[in-house]
Amino acid sequence: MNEEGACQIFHVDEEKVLKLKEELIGEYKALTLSEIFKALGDPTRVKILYTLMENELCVCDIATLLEMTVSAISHQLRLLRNLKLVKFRKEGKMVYYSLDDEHVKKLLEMGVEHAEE
Amino acid sequence: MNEEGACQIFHVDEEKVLKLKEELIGEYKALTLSEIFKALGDPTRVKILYTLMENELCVCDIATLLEMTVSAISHQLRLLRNLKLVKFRKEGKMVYYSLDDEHVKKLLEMGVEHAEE
DNA sequence: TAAATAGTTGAACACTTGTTCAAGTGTATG
DNA sequence: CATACACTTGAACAAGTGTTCAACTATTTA
Repeated sequence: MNEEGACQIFHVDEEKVLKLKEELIGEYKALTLSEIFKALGDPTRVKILYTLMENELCVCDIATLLEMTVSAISHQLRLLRNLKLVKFRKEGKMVYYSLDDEHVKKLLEMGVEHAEE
Repeated sequence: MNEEGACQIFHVDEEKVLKLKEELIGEYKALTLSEIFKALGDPTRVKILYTLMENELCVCDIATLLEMTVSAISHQLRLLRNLKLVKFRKEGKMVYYSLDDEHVKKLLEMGVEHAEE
């Protein structure tokens, strides 16, 4: 009697199973959450966001600072934009980027905390 | 007069350049930080960590709950272990996993906050 | 001691991702 | 109007990732 190939000890505790199944994170929520973290899960994007923590910068400025091509930075900024991690403002030819909200900043700071322990 | 192919407006403001270059996040720090976020940047791992937020569970329990193979879960747990996001405790044949510290929990909660806004 | 159980591991595979390159916007300048 | 500039975009490609499968270890049970 062992459905799903589950371990035996587990199925003895039916109450535990039901409780955990209910508390389980939904498929969509898990996906949304992972997409946000995935966006922070690349060195280039971490550098971009870190640079934008205290300053509003144009694409070219970021590219120069990180010693990367404008194209590469632009691609990454689009990804960050789509996830509402950064916002932008146009001024003539220039496009100025900045962090979209305080959550991003806090997430980065919290990541540093974990890394430094 | 335009080194590195940088935009023209930028190089006018020398003070700004120097200040930002100094504040720039280091290569190693950016990599470490991105590795932590990358670990959280996968739906399966988000589900695993979410499940472990309130409970200590064995590999088989997690696999059953998430309806995935024990092998797949074990592979992901190793990754999370290496990054000190989860810890484990052996008890006979069983291996019980739990979150390694409060930072992980806070990171997840903060991610949810951003996702829900 | 043999079989069953819980978990780990390495190789293989399809799939995803980050950068580059070339071509394309749109705005300002001569 | 033509050129230069700031930036965006799509295609292409190498490098990386997540799951499966089969083989493995270690502990318990018959």
